[in-house]
Amino acid sequence: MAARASHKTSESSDKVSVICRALRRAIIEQALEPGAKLPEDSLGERFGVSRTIARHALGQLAAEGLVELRRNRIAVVATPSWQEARDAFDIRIQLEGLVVRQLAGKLTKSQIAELNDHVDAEDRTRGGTDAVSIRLATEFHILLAQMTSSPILVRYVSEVAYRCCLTLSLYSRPHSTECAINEHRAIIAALAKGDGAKVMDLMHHHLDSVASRALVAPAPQRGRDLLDILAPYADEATSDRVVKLPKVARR
Amino acid sequence: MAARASHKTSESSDKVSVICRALRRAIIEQALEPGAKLPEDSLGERFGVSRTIARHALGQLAAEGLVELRRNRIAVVATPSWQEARDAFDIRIQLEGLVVRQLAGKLTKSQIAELNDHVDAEDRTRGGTDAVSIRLATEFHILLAQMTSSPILVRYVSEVAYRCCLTLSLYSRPHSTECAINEHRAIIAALAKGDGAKVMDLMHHHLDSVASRALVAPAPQRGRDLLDILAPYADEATSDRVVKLPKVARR
DNA sequence: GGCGCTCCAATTGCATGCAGTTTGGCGCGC
DNA sequence: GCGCGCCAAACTGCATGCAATTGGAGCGCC
Repeated sequence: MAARASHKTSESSDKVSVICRALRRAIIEQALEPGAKLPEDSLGERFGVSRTIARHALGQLAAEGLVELRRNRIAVVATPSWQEARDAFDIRIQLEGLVVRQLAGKLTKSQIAELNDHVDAEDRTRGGTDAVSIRLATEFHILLAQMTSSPILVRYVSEVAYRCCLTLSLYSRPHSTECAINEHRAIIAALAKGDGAKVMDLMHHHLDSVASRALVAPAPQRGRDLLDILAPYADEATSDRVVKLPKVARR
Repeated sequence: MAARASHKTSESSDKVSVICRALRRAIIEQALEPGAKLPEDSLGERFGVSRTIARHALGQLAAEGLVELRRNRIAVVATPSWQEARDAFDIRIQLEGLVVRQLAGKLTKSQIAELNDHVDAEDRTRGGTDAVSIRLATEFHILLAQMTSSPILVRYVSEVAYRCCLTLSLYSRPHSTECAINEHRAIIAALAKGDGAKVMDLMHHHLDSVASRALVAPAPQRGRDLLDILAPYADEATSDRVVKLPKVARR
């Protein structure tokens, strides 16, 4: 039936969005870790486009919070602070709460089937790499959001879900995905039953447990941005025991 | 105190974001109405930059949903369909619900003073133009969001609030801002008192009334995109009473 | 008058070029 | 050995140029 035109807002389908999608996926699958450098040249070369286009793509990703752009500096995959990661998960919990509240009892049979199929796919990758299971788990949440048929909600949930993926490689320890899959199934069941309160509770706890596994330590030892790490010591800068800091070995 | 570096995510402070801010403001004040054309050349000339930069800015605004970008076509200020406008308001109501729930009873005295100052400013513009009062009213909501100190929430609330402004010029009739101001005051009072349920209710009704005044008619006569208008008739395309349509007078 | 056609100005899509900034490594003095 | 400064390579910021596409005016034909 020729879905005319498709999205009219963003993601036109030009080369820019191709690059965006590729990078998003690379990030979500942790092929690109936080802090990874993204020089315009290399991107352009890799995707067969000029720097102009690569640059534009980086701009879009920066707007989504996946990439950090600092003037005259190489773009890098975003490295959220622990605070920012916490924020992302908090907002995510609330947003997805809205999603399931809106969806409870409203799903058609075919939608429920689609969700179950997706979780089956998650199940099948249990032996596979982490990369794929993380991606599928994330896509499950995006799939839910899409069923609200609210484009805005879809966008926000996607964005914040991607950001949360980012933090996984930063602060989390290798985790088992099994419980997540079971929780996904439980959520589908509650949605089908139309138990709004139950499903909100389930989603809340599901994301909460993901968050608590993802954000194990508030003190990221490999955390970057020295300036932030040193902030607590700044007040004592005038003390007599000043540690002589060299230019600061930024890397 | 030199607020070091500022936002590290988007809005670097380069020429691109200057243009973005200018356009956002022009849109919010309805100097640029939905559908207004935004040729890269003109923008570049107007802001003293090259097309490259203007283009980049348009890309950012498109990502925020304020601008529509279609391949090989002049960018235009977004013209949300009634459906999309409804969606924006729905999400906005929910997002701002999250904001006030989080804020109830948690505001400091100085924050409350800041809010009151803002509403005073709104009050003072009662005689002024609509443009300014709409902007101030919107900024009140963004100010609230900022007090959550959740950058993500701030961004989403801002975005969706801007989008709602867009629909004002499309579907709304000239309105009085007085009640809005009173409602703002009531919200502040309830926030100060820490009555979470009450303030969520107030905010909900406040935005609901704004929405119902903004979205008076589901049938935008000046709505563009003829194809959408004609969609309901599409099924009868094979009927014998076919209205002979010319190529479609797109403007 | 309405309809279709052609052609041209306007506009976008994209690559490239140049200037300015940052990075990191090398050598020099201590 | 260690720190410091300098320099070249790498990279970004941005403007400009060229090809491709669009849309609309003009014009002939029915």
